[in-house]
Amino acid sequence: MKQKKAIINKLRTSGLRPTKQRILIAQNLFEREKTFHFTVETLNKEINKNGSEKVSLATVYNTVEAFTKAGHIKEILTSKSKSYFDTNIKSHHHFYDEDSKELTDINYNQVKLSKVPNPPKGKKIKNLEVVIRLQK
Amino acid sequence: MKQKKAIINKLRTSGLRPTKQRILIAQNLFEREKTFHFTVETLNKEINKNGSEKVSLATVYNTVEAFTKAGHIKEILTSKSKSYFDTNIKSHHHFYDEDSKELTDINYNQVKLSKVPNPPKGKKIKNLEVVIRLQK
DNA sequence: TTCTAGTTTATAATAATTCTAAACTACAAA
DNA sequence: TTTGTAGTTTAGAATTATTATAAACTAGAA
Ligand SMILES: [Mn+2]
Ligand SMILES: [Mn+2]
Ligand SMILES: [Zn+2]
Ligand SMILES: [Zn+2]
Repeated sequence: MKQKKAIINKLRTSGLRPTKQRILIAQNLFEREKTFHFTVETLNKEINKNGSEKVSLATVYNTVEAFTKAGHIKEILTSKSKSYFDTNIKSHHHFYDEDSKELTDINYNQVKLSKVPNPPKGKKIKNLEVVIRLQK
Repeated sequence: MKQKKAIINKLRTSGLRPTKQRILIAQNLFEREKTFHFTVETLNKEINKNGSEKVSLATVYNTVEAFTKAGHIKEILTSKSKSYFDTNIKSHHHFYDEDSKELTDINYNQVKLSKVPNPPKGKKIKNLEVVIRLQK
């Protein structure tokens, strides 16, 4: 509620019309204290829980895609069956707890890759973020 | 064809009956010179290409699951839309080419993780295999 | 040879995601 | 202010990898 102007601006400068659905989702995602790791399913529940405005599941999918393309959130490749997203767009690593299916941030400097192979010619490394799988 | 006995034994000692379907798939997977990275789709094509014996897709799925549980192949978490498997069951890293969707092995000692965070209490690290995404 | 648990198979079901096309809306321009 | 239109939302259908179902088949112990 506090920085609605800023959010509208964020949307506009990404070429996204500030519709009430996008503003609602953006507020939910970007006005948090802590990093939020989510799936479309969890975000959809979150958005539609307090009976007020209903946002369709299709719109949640569309918005998550639009925000990802705009670089406001990023996708974490973790699970084979479901896509995970992250409001922390800085390069960083994760623990993934396979029991609870929860992601936790690891600071980038908490993992040190002291040796990395050269990519095949003609290709470059897109990213080097590590997901460390946890179990009991 | 050469070590059919060995393959039958491998199946038996895993508690898997050596059916003709499993033997065929095991021969295809385990009598290769080089590591094979595959999806169920590619393996199914491979198995069913030379008109001889037909193996149903359901059986390919069942067999891949059985071989994974037995530890004869392992799953690589790479793509969100499709499961990848690997005949190289040693701990090792991969390049994943997002254009061609191909996996390439990286020797375990080609990547050095000199600093790794401690897992949260009560949890342990299941594995530490890195997938390095490539792009043009 | 017989019996049965294990296996194969066609097919249906599931579930995340994407597509479609009609209704709606932000907003630039008149 | 009104209008025109491209962009957006939406319900529902389609897609696609995978898993479940249940009937027919078979390996192999007895
Ligand atoms: Mn999917
Ligand atoms: Mn799936
Ligand atoms: Zn994160
Ligand atoms: Zn490999």
